Amino acid sequence: MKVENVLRVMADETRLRCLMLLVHETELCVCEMEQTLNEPQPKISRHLAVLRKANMVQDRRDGHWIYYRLHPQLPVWAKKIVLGAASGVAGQEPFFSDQQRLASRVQRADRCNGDGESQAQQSCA
Amino acid sequence: MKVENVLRVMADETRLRCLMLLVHETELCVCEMEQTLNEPQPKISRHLAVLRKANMVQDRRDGHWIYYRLHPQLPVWAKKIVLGAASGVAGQEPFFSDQQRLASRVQRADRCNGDGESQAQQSCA
DNA sequence: GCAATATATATGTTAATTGATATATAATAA
DNA sequence: TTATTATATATCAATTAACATATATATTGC
Repeated sequence: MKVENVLRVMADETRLRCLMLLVHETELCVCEMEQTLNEPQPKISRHLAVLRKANMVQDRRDGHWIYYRLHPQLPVWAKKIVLGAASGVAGQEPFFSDQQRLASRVQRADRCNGDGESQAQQSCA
Repeated sequence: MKVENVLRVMADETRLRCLMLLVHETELCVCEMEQTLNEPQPKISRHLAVLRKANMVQDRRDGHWIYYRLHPQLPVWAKKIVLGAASGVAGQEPFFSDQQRLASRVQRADRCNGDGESQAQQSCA
């Protein structure tokens, strides 16, 4: 894992918004990020792929849903960079509104039904 | 000062090498960086201009020479990112060799007409 | 004024990145 | 099987960013 690479993948607004969501939230499925950031699905998905290939995030599938989280083996120095970025974006747009939208979202079970326990099926939005 | 911008300007190897030199050294003139990184002068200069315009570094002129340092008003969050990067590159190439070349450099008075053939009366402060 | 040095910028080319759109894949349900 | 949903990937145009090279500017000393 190279420092320039971590910086490069973080240097895109969409990817940074995704990462910043994951700093405060253990785990999010793609449709949650899609709705929180209000961006087209392929855009979110492609940027998540970049983060995944850079080992910044880890994904796991559960039924229809794929959940992303910050990579649990993120090196300490990379965590420092991520947290530095998090303190930099605190209170700044669009990150502030993202946090608010995420905080005020309806329950997962009502939106994506992705509560991590793989139960009944409901539509996402 | 925007986080993505800081990340973007740091995400280039040449700029990161310059910045990493400045983390350990209070102040360096362009020819010192040029020789330490062993890169063409316009390349160094152009990348320093990017860092300068992003307010990551500050420059001051002293005679022929222009000295760069980390910007003294760098926000705390930006310092966190820079220090995170510094801990990430520790012991990694080419940053490790850069540090070694910088540490073992000759005295400043001999440094800025590198081939030894020149008879410049005063060099690099 | 002119020459030399240190540094900056401009130009042309090429490579990488992005977004939008379209399509593909995987899981589940009927 | 087919339909539906969640997510991923492929393609292409537009933009951006890098490099090398050439040239310009600023400072100092003659």
